[in-house]
Amino acid sequence: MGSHYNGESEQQRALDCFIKLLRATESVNTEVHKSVFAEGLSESQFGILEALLHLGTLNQNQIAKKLLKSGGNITLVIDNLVKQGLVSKEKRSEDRRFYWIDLTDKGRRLIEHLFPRHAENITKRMAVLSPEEQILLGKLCRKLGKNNKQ
Amino acid sequence: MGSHYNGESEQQRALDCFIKLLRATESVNTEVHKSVFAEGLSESQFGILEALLHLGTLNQNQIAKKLLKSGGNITLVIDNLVKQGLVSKEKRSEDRRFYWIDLTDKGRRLIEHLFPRHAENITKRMAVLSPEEQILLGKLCRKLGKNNKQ
DNA sequence: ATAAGATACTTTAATATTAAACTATTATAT
DNA sequence: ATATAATAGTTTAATATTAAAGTATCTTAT
Repeated sequence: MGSHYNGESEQQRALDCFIKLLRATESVNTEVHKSVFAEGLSESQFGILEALLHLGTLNQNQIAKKLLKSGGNITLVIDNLVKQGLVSKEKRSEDRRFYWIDLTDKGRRLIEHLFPRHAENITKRMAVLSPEEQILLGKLCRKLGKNNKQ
Repeated sequence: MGSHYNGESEQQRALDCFIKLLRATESVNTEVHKSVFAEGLSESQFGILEALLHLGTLNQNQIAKKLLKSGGNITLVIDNLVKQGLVSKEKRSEDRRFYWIDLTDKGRRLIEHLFPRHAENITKRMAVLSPEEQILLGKLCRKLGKNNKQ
């Protein structure tokens, strides 16, 4: 059992864990968003409406950072939400570089209707794991998610 | 501490675990594919080359199922790989509904060069977790990934 | 005061992704 | 035999996504 064997075994374990992580996340995420898709919203559109509901008025830069997406992407998704009458986009006099994005009444009604159902979907799906397992999974993900390159 | 409180607490735990899972997966996946992007390949293109390397000649339907993507998507990504001269696409006489996809010499050289580096990247990144933690994470993901709707 | 740099957003070009409607080919039921 | 169904792949229209190059606005250094 030399170092070569151990190296291969370590790699096998890492690849196996990695692929399971990808597949599980993909599966849960797709299933959880079904009720969102059924309402004609994309995952990105829903993400922006949700951020506006919980954080209030935001500019596009804040939204891009919150959702970890590029600025160009946010421009497009916001414009599609504006076309659907779900959010408003306006420049204010303070600093004319910013656009301020907010929910319209229609957008607020929609996300207030959708979010509780979404949270329930997540809760039901995660209930495959016990409370302790969920806490453990969260801790492992937090450790893994930390970007510790030196 | 009535059932309402417990319901909220259960939901909080589930949402917290869910968001950590999404973020960690996104972070690891993006970082791990950096050397792939640096070679001018997309994640999907790399996925197809990898499948062909490990499984041999496949038709588009098999590739779609393996990568959990739609048929239309596979048509496009394969055509882009054909344009780059990395895979071949041919109909055979047996059943003329199928296109058979295989690595070209150029494609094989590329993926044989890239895959070991990719596996190393995954191994390095997953090494944030101990071997035991990786095994545990894999088990939790496997349990979670199972689509048990009744 | 003004030039240089930073910040916010847009546009473009390329790839990805899906659903739905489509064509072509093969299998099956009568 | 032939109509019907199933299977493999394509096309289209819509949305997403990024990087890179561009515009507009504000801040800072001199």
